[in-house]
Amino acid sequence: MDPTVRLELSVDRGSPVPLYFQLSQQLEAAIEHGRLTPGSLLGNEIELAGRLGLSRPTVRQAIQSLVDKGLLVRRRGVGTQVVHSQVKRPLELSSLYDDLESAGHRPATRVLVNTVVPVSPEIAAALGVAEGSDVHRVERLRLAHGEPMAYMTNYLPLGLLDLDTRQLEATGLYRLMRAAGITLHSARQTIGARAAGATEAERLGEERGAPLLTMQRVTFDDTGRTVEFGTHTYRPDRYSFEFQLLVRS
Amino acid sequence: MDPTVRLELSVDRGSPVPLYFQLSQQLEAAIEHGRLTPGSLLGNEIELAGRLGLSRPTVRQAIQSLVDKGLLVRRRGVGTQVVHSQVKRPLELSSLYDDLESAGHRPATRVLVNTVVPVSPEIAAALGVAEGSDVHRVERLRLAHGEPMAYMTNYLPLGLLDLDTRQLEATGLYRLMRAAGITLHSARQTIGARAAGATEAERLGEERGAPLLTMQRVTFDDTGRTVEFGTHTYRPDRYSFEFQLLVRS
DNA sequence: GAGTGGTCTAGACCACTGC
DNA sequence: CAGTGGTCTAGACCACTCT
Repeated sequence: MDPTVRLELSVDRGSPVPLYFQLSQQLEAAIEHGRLTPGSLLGNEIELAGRLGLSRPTVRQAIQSLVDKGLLVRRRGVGTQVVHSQVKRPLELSSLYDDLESAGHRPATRVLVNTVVPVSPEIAAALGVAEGSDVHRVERLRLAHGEPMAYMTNYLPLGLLDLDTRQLEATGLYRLMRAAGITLHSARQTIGARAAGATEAERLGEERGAPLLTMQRVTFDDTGRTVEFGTHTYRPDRYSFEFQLLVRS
Repeated sequence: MDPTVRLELSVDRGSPVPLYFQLSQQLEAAIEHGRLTPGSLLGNEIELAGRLGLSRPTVRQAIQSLVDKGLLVRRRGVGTQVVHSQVKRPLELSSLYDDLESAGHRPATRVLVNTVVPVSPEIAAALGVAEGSDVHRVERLRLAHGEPMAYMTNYLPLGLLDLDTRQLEATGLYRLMRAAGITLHSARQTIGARAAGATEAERLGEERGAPLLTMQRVTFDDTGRTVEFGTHTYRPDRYSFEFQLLVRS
């Protein structure tokens, strides 16, 4: 009647991969593949440390990272358990392109505008650049299965990034930024809805007045620079936002 | 030319509050009140530990919690800096009621349905209960400034919670669940849009065909139980989802 | 080379849970 | 009461960044 699971775990001290990370990856894989079933107890930290030849703080660090991901729950006096919840995917700062690709949708992008323009006061405020200065302006139509799905307008400060139209059509904006050495840190998003105007209806192959899903986003890198402002519209019959939230404890 | 900030920090060893938590709260308050300005360096961990009479791991634990919140950035060989970004509010598992209240909107709730019904197959699957079993069904209209803003239908397993109509009108569902000793853990959300049907248009004081913002949510507690399934519609001219995402590193 | 954070150890005591 | 996680210490060595 002991629900504690005995897993085969091992660490490689010759590897440059941190020991706690090796352990957390093995535990995550065991959960993923069902070798650690929901509700099962992990075995206490001291015994686990002894079995692996690690110190307790190292084992705790591994476990803590999975608690932060929402995969495990710790209870004082009880133990550490695998969470039951059906879906494990956490909320990430992801791009539409990545979302579509991982869903197997073969996204395509049509770059309609790729230019440098003087900013409007609103965009200047959002990007944190001086009014009247120049910024990149990119407008893209995203298609899935050949059908228009999203119309995206983005503004970026000059000098951060080469915005090559061919690259923009081959991948997503976030991927280009990461490839340019920008470390993304956080983004502020607003998701809403409105009726389509005549122009935006036509862009997405919709009727005027049709409901559109909208998203505005400002993205920051880890130095605090604003690296991107975007305002996107989606056809709600073809796209919705889906994510998992964790409670901050 | 030293950008390192010298803060007045202290810890109380007699307090039951953990030392790392005392420190992280003081640092967070210092950032909040501008005593630690964006971009400023925090001073190295060893010196900080010595100054406070703490060990380095304890200081690291305090700093790490703020890094996880997105307030600080660590760079090896450089130091720990306060992030620049304008908005600091992180994404939380929040309730509409709390959102409105903190925005000063004086939310009101009208409970239209509060009953127990046999579940449909779809709801049974979402809630993880047996088909044909009974569940709570609650329908609420949320108003702000006396105007309808959201129409919310929620299903809850029996036995978790007393669903008193008066309490439901006085506060939010999440708050009632927490008060009942349920520890919320995570939620899976889908946000989309669609045109209003005749019935839902009338509920929200809209025209048929008007764009609606929609949200479906399944909420889990820390034992893995599904504690709630909800499907909500919002008037997009009166509500939108706003949140900050952090990159998972 | 000097200084920073990243990782790791081998202990310790406490608070809470369940029997 | 025994067993669990929560917190804390005082060191150590390494990898990386900047000058």
